[in-house]
Amino acid sequence: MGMQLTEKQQRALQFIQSEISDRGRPPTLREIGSQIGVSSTNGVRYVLDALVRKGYLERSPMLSRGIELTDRSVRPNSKSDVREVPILGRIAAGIPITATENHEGRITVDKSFAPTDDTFALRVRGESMIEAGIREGDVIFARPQRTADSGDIVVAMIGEEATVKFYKPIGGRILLEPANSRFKPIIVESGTPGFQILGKVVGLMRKF
Amino acid sequence: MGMQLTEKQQRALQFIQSEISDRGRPPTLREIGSQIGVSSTNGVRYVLDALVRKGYLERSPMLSRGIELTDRSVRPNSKSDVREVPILGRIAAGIPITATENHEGRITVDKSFAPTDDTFALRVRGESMIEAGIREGDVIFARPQRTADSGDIVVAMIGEEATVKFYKPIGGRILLEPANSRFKPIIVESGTPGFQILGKVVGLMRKF
DNA sequence: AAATATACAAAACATTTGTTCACAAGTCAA
DNA sequence: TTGACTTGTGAACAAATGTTTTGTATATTT
Repeated sequence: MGMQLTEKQQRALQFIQSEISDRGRPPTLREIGSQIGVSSTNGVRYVLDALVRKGYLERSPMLSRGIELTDRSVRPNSKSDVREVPILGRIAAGIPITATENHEGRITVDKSFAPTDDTFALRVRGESMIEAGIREGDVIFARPQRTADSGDIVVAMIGEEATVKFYKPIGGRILLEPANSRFKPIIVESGTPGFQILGKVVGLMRKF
Repeated sequence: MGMQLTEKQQRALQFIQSEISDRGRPPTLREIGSQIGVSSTNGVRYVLDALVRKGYLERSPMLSRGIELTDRSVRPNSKSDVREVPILGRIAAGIPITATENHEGRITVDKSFAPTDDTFALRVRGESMIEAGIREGDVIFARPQRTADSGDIVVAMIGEEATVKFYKPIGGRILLEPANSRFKPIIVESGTPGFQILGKVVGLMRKF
């Protein structure tokens, strides 16, 4: 079976890819036709059939814009120096932070922001770290680790709540210090059930 | 204008987001309706109208699946491409900001942080915007533009110096306001030679 | 040459999908 | 209360979109 694409097939595939990527929806047969220079919807159909046969597309019959890209034709991010980081939704105690149902989305960032491939991201809620320049709505990146050095900014789990604070061990206790004079530090006996360091904050992104 | 979303609006928006992200196409009115429990397409229409009014969606009339997410409601995801943004070193008056010799390096970021392909980046020096959560060493992303709306954070050129400030036009003058009570606003007569708005700040990254 | 397959065009048709209209129940302010 | 406004239901309608049919030109095979 010839897996080579003709020029029209190639242009149709490219057009479909860029429409999905740019507009968030696949084109209609007529849109594809006018793009690749085929005036009949039946001609387009023919081109799409070929792309389906060759494994680049899937179609849903009788469905408007019922075109999906298969894995092999989803355009890969060619850049090697980036990493896709999951943005975790709610973090709940006991659930592994990598559970995919729990993701709010993914964001692609430079590897310098995501040093290890288990880096995760989190949207900041609340104002407790505002004097450290971390604001509500910011996305922070964290590298998973169970302990931290004094002065690190960490993501910690206290019961059902995830929180971002400065980490300051004092004797047998751990001080979780906010960067907001209106908030009080949290003091935790180390070994308290339900308390856990999830990771160290290594980066931050914000959109204006 | 009430920007709060009702429960149905929220569920509709979430559904639209996940359909676009998972299937690569927006849902139809009837699909949305059956998801959020509204049996009439006109009821769905009403919900979508609200989401458009509140700035979460755009619609194309008479177009199947003619729903697009606005920037604020696009969830960054793996399908979005990345863009390489130049980090400008010194910005000097008169030299085009795109001059390649002038680059400190390049950073790859999600397109949602670099909306246009002429987005540039800049490393922040000084503490003048610290109360806006912008700190020394942060990298800011800016979209080139010559004017701005009041309240925007802009990159402006004053003589030989580039600066990041709040933009506030007052009468024929322009107030460049720092976010630091220890600093004074800069007042510039519009039309002053050597003064120029270079762009509007759209994003920020920080490494810890 | 005749038969067959490919790659369309054009038009008619079927289905999906968005829009509009008429109506109703609930809310809220005057 | 009255009257607007919101948030729908339900049905009819209109436009968009996919499918099918018929036909044509070209290349390939037999």
